[in-house]
Amino acid sequence: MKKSVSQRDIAKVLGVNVSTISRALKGLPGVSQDLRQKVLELADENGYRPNPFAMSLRYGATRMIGIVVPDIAYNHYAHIVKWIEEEAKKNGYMCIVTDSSDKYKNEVGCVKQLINMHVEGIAICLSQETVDFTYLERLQTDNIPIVLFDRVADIRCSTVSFNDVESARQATLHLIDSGAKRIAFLGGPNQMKQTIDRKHGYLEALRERGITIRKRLVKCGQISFNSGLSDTLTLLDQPEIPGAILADNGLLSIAAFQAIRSRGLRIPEDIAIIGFMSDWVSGMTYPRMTFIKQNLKEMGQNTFKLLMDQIRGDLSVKHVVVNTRLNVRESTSKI
Amino acid sequence: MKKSVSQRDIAKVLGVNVSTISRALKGLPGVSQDLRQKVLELADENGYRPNPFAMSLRYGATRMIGIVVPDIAYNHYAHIVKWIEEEAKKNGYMCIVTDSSDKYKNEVGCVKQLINMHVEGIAICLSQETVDFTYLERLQTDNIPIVLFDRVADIRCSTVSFNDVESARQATLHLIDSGAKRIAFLGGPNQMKQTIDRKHGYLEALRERGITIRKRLVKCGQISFNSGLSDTLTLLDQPEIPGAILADNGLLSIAAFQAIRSRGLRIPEDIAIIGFMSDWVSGMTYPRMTFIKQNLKEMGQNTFKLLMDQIRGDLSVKHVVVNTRLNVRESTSKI
DNA sequence: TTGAAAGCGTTACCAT
DNA sequence: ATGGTAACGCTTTCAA
Repeated sequence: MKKSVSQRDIAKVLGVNVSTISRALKGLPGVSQDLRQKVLELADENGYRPNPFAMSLRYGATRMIGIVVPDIAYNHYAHIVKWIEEEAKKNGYMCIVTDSSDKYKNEVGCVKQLINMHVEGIAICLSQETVDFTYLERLQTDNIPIVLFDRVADIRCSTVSFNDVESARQATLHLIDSGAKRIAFLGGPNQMKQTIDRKHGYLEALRERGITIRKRLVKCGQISFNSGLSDTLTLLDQPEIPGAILADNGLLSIAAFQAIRSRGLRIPEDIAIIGFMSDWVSGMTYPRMTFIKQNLKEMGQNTFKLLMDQIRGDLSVKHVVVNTRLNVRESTSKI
Repeated sequence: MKKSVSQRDIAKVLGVNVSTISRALKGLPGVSQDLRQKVLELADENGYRPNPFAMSLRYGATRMIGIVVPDIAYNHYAHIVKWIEEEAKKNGYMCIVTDSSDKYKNEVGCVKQLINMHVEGIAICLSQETVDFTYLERLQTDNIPIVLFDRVADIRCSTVSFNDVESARQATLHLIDSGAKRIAFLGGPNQMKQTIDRKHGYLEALRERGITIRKRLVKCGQISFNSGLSDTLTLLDQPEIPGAILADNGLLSIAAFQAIRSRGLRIPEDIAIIGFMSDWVSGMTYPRMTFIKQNLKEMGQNTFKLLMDQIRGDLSVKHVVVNTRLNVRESTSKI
């Protein structure tokens, strides 16, 4: 790669001092019209670009933030990342996106790598394995701005999350009101706050309507297609199959959908189904899925905002909750 | 953000010179066992991290590459990016991913931004609007390593693409052999090499089997859901509807699928359909889509490899073609 | 209006 | 074994 032209290079050509070039380029006073003109022309012709590394070094600000997601290739995270990036770009920041493959060990590695890059802050969506948050607390101690988003945790840290309890409650109520009696919950790992909250909302709705809670109808495994598939099949193998399923996640929703279909059962006649997922995916199945629509743009924007607050020196811990909306389609309408 | 500890800081504490610290940290000879021990301990305790910006400045190598994609939130690109990143990480490189929103103007902006960041090379998937490649040729002139991937162009530049002509040909032959006579091609913009190539393969197959080519059956619009929807509806509004559709793209495939369904037509009985798409999406529709499976991992890995070749000084132009495979499912099996 | 020099973090070279 | 210094690109302060 060709070494790019520096202020020094321009200075040499013009036979003046670098500091003069700097002033000329920055539009600062103290340069003659003539000289400034020549400097700008030369800079343009030779494709002069300020070296951000020199700037970073000088100012100690890298204008970069880091993002850690469980799977960048997954629709949901890709969208959130896109919105964070858009917001960052508007504010003159670049993003370095890293992918933990939903593994705790990688997650720690990603964060370490980002710290090494001297990013000014990190937005993290936790892996489904993560239960030990000490590495995050250490970052806090070092005053490194951190925001947890989507999959958060109950630690002293700014977060942006969806209103998981309430949206699961609403979804469950909708299932009950559509006539379902035995409603199953298909969730992620039992230690994930997101799953806990959604399960909580589900149970609350059952209690509210006086429906008996059955442990056999609550399946909390891994967030993976295969886990969702086998858990759903287990549900379908019970003597009395559930009349509806609430899936904690897009992946699990699709897995459940396909498991149901593989058994030749009809949706929604035999089993209704609701999932937390994107409109794009929900519109793809047939019948189309009733789903909990999450505002990914708002999540991305708030995540960046909270990060910037901290970068700008406001170290208070903030929690933003993004609202969701139940979109009713054909996977739950019995009539 | 707390200023991170530098070699100078350690040197001050220990009352020795920075250069000694540097040697100790790098494991170079010329430091007493005792001192080295103390330096390493101190560095660890205080969370010393080498400053990559200082290194970049010194060596002129930023260990960063840039990626430009039309839409990072779209499955296909997200996957390729993931593989490029994985490969980059293995080689000690970080990626800066930018999103052109499939607009030419943004694409140029993304590239400029990456150049400003002094990335060592750029991998670009062109926007569907891009017809003017002069900005790329300028980069070439400046010896900035560039690789085009997925959506490439006929310019003097290394590329990684799928075997678009042949895979479209195979897909069309499959449709013909399944009994379809009137086969439509639903594609992207007419000036995109990828679309041109796929259309070419389609036409070749028709000629091979002696099937009349009908212009009305070739629809090349935008790569967007809405464009695919309306183009498909136009096809369905013709006096004699097509017996099969080959869709140039995942988005268009889904759009076509939904358009067909919205008219109450059966797949594959009334119309068969094949698309270029991912297994994940193809398995989601009902009936499941016959699709052209593209090896995204191979594309990502090759893209990084070709970029590294150039970064390492091998400036020869290389073209890698990644093979595809037709996966037959229920959207085309008439029996 | 322009020049000179220091400093940001690191390393390589030369001197001690 | 250790110290001193220049260099990377840029800005800033002070001096001319």
